[in-house]
Parts: sequence; C-alpha cells; structure tokens
Amino acid sequence: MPSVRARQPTIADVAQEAGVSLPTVSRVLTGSTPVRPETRERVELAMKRLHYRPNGAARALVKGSQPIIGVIAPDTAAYARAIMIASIEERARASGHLVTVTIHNPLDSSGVSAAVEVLLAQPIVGVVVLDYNSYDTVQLRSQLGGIPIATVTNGVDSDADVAHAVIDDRAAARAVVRHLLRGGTRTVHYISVPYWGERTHPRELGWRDAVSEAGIEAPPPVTASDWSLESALRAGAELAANPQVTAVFCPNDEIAFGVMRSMHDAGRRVPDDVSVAGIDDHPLSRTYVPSLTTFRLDWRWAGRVAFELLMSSTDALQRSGKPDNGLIVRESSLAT
Amino acid sequence: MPSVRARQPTIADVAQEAGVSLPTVSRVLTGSTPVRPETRERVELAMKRLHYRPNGAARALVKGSQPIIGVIAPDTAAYARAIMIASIEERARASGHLVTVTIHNPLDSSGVSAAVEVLLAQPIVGVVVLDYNSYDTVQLRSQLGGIPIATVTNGVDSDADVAHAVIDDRAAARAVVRHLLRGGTRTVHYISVPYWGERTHPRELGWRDAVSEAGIEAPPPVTASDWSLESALRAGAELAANPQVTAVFCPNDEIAFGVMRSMHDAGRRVPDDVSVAGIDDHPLSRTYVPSLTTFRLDWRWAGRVAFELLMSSTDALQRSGKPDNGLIVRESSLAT
DNA sequence: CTGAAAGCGCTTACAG
DNA sequence: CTGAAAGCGCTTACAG
Repeated sequence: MPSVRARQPTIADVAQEAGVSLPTVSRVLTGSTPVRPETRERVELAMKRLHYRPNGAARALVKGSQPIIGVIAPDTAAYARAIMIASIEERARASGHLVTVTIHNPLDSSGVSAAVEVLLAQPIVGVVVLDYNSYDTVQLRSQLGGIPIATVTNGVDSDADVAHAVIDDRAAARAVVRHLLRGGTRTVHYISVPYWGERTHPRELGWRDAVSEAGIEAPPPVTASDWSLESALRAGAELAANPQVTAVFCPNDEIAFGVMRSMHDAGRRVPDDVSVAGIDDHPLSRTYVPSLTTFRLDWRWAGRVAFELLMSSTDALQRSGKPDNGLIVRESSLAT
Repeated sequence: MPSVRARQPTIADVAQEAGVSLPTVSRVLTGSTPVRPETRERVELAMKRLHYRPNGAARALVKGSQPIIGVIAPDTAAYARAIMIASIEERARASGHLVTVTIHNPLDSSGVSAAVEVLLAQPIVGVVVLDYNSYDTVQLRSQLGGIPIATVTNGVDSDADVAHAVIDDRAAARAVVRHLLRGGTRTVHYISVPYWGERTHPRELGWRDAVSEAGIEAPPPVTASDWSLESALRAGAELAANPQVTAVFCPNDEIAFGVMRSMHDAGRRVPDDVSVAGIDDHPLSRTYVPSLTTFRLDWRWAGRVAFELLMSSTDALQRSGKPDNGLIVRESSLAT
C-alpha cells in the first residue's frame, strides 16, 4: 500500500508553532546569530513536536553547495579501494558529510563523462578520484571545472597538480624485493600490470631498484598480467613453467594468491621451490597455506587524508598522523 | 593556489544568451512541453557555449526530492555486501540516480540515528538497508518516516513489511550440507553466527534440515563464532581439536578460509580428514589449496532487485530475471 | 536579540 | 508553442 507521504513540516510551521519569526528558527538551526535561551528552547521544542527536519536542497540552494562529496573509482571490490572508500565515508560522516560513489571503467570515457555529469548535477563540495591517473585526466579536469578534487597517488605522480595523499609504492616494493633477495634467491621475477600512459608502475620501479642494488646484472623479463584473477592465474602458470623462477614479487596480494595457486597446480612448492610475496596486506593473506609475505599499506590513512585534503583542513591533516606501513614476513617466502 | 570558483551560469543566463524566456529553457531541459525545434536548438547551443549545468538543489527544491538513494549497511568490506553495493550503484547510475552509502555498527544505535539524520537532511528518494534486521528496526522505521525503504532478506523474514529481494539462504545451506553428507561423513558440524533477536540463522536451519533429512539423530553442537576472521580461526581450531569432526559447513566463505587454515595448523588434512564448505562463492575460493566447495549466491541480482523495488518499477523487476545461484563443488570436500 | 524582505535556481500552472 | 508570475524551503543582510 503506497502510503501518501505527508508534507514535511517547514521552518514556517516551526516558527508558527513556536510563536517566533521565520529567521529566528533559521538562527537556532544554524547557530549563526545568538538567540535568547528561552526563545531557543521554544523553537527546539516546536521542532521536536513537529518532527521537523531541515530540507537539504533548500539549504544547498542558498549556500551554494551540499555537504556531499563524490568518489569516482574504477571499481570498489579490490581490497585497497574498498578500504579507502570505507575510510573516506567514515571520515566524511564524522563531519556531517555524505559520500556518493560512482564506479566505472576509466577506459569507457563517455560512460565516465555521463556519470560525472550526473554527479555534478548536484552542487557537491568536491570529489575524490581514486586511481586518478587511469582516467582521461584532461577531460575529467575540464568537466569538473573548478570543483575541488583530491586523490591518492603512489609517489611517482606527486607532481600532479591535484591535492593528493601519498602511499609510497616504490619504497614498499623495494622493501619486499629486498626481503626476497635476502632469502638467497638468485633473482626475483615480477608480474607487471598496465599503468597509465605507458609508464612503469612504481611497484615495478621498486622491484628494479632492489634488484639492481643487489648487484644483479639485469632484472629478468617481466610477465604481463592485469589486475584480474584469471590473468594472475595465467601469469602464475607461465612463471611456474620456468625453472629459472625461484622468487616472484606480485604487484598486489590478490595477484599473489592466484600465483601461489598456479605454483601449486604446477607442482612447485612455495616457498621451498619458489618464494612468493605481494603487497597491501590483504586480511586473507594469513589464511592461505602458506600464508603470504607482503607489505602492509595503510589505505585507511590514505582515504582519510584524501578527504581532509579535499576540505583543505590543515589542522585536521596534522592530526591524521603517519601511515602505518611495513613489511610483514609470513610463510610464503624463505627466511633470511 | 585556491582558484576562485566562477559563478555557475544559470537558466537565466542561458535564456538571455539564447534570446528566449526562462521557462523555455526549463522546458528544453525537462522535455515536459514541446518546444519548437529551432528554439530548442538555440537554447541547446547557448547551454553548450555557457557550459551550463543544472543545479540539482534548485531542482530538488521544487520537485521535492533528489535523484539520490541512500544505502545503509553495517560494513562494506564483506564480500556479499561489497557486491550488492556495487550492483545497486550500477543499476542506479543507469537511471540517473546517485547512491550515497553510510556505514555503521547496528549496535551503536545513537550512531546509526545520527547518520540517518544526516542522510535525511537530503530529500532522497528512498533507502536500501542492508542487513535490515540487524538494526533497531522500530527506531529505524520511525526515523525514516514515510521514506521508501527496500532490503534484501534471506527468506526467513519475508514477512517483513518492507519491500525485499529474497536470497534463499536456507535452501543454499541445505544443498551444501547434503553434498557434504554424500561424501560419506558421519555428520556435519556447523559454525554458528549471531543473528538478530536470538533467532536461528537460516543457514543454520538449512544445515539442520539436511542433517535431519539424512536420518541423523541429533545434529552435533554448534561452534560459536562471529563474522570476523579472528573468530573464525578460533572456531576452526576448536573444531580441529575434536576428532569427531569430519565435515564442517561454514556460514560463509570467508569463515571457511579461516577454518581451513586452522585445520592445517592442527595437522588435519582437508578434505582427507575433514571436508570444509562455505557459501557465497567468493572470487578467491578457487585460489585456495584446496579450493573451496561453496554455493554461489547471486548478490549482484539482489542489489539490482532491491533498487528496483525501491523505485517500485514493476516492469523493471520482471526484466531482472532469476538469480544465478548454485552449488559449486571444488577440492575442499570429498567427492560423492 | 528579533522581524520583514529579498533571493538562491529552478519548475509549474496560467494565460495567451 | 511561448512568456510573466508564483513558489519550492531556506539563509542572509538590513533594520530596528
């Protein structure tokens, strides 16, 4: 039974109920101007009695924007992104903001454009773009116009002229690969994933850093993959077939899970025959057999900082501290 | 450098630019009334030139609501929920709606209440509440007032007087346990999770169904857990220590992953010593060694249907078809 | 500290 | 098919 939604009470109803003028109600609502305590009480009582609730659209119309921020992301299922979104939401909620997320394939540029158009039909305060560089940034920037934008980058594109929180992928990768190398392997193989504009992913750069620091002449050729599980399994099978492979560094934990499975299918033992390590510290890492060696990256911190950058609240930023990153050695790699 | 955001062009600017009246611009915008083709063209050109973009708040003010739907959920990281949210977003975007998700612990009733208040400050069209029954539904309903609400239920609470999409947990659980039983185990153990109002979770009911159908006198005592990984590992260790345990049905795949790990740590082989099965068909299920036997539940379908119920678009509902559910036998359970 | 008035950007009857 | 006018619910100077 479709219930007829009763007309919501307005500020005028409250004013009448409380026997005050309309602006007075507004003042107790916003706290912009002092109101005599007893007047305030009368108004508050009236609001309660009427179940008054401010109309965000009306308020937005006069203020120019709504307490809503948009999040644009390629997909929300992948671990790091899921965490960042939850973190942004949590932080936003703490300051009375709503977050609306829109998901799309960055390669579908007209799809992205349409979705952004829907988003911008709302006078939102700004957007956080995850994986900013996967998008057609020129189009995105021009479409967003003057709307504030923040993102999380991995340290390489830090020159990007949008506000960004930095997660140092390169250093993380380097630490993992160094650990792998300490295990006595001759070299470390890498599974490469596509990165924007033909650039080299910073995790790959970190791998190269560590390999060359170890005095290894040339890093072995990379095995191509994308972020999908299918592709990871395939890449893993390819590496498993190569007897030269004794250690594999994967660009994230989910890919590493697939690789470990492929190693198993090919009869290669992890870590006895080949060490495997990932990056992120996915919660399930410890449930695998063997459990996965990885590098914890503090995506929760990154999400929070991205939100704060959007609000450009400098003191909040100072309070958000340092990310809790660090190497986590488990069973999938040989002990030093 | 904080760029001064230029004043957005309004419908009035467009009207002037196109040399027509204000309502005419509105008409080409909404398509509510026919407009002479050449007039329309002039207006469209003007909009393009001015980079005009409608102001959603103003529109919402007169229309009474914004094309935004809210999603309230206990947490978004768990697999089934992540999928549903992504699916709702996808479906919503297809019809020009934005979705804003707010996450909270259902037990923190004042926290939920505050968050809902923020949500309702926007004139949204309705909300999808995931895990509806975990909340204080009386409070939630009264707070939501006449706002449309939809949810996804597991078949037990189908009498709930809110619109709901049904995923038949009980049947799924029953199918998994029957499969386990066919493997020749004497009985099947279950890890129980808390459920609203002291009720028995439908997955537990399905387990009981299958066990009693198999002519087993009494189902073994359940092992208590919650949805966390830590708790799953603990429950798994407890079961591993019991030599009577030869098959375990877990209330979801993530718990099953933990249980498999605990079995391994206790030296019990899966599936040779004990079979393990879950429910959901988490994408990582196939990467475990052994890969996990489970039951695929179509959460993508559920999310889509929940959105459509909210819009009460009956034809859309007919078009969304049936869920793609089904048993998936992998390596963690004994072959029949 | 409080009221009367204007205005935020749009849509919708109401007249032509 | 198109214009002039009113109104959606709120906030903000402007006066007292």
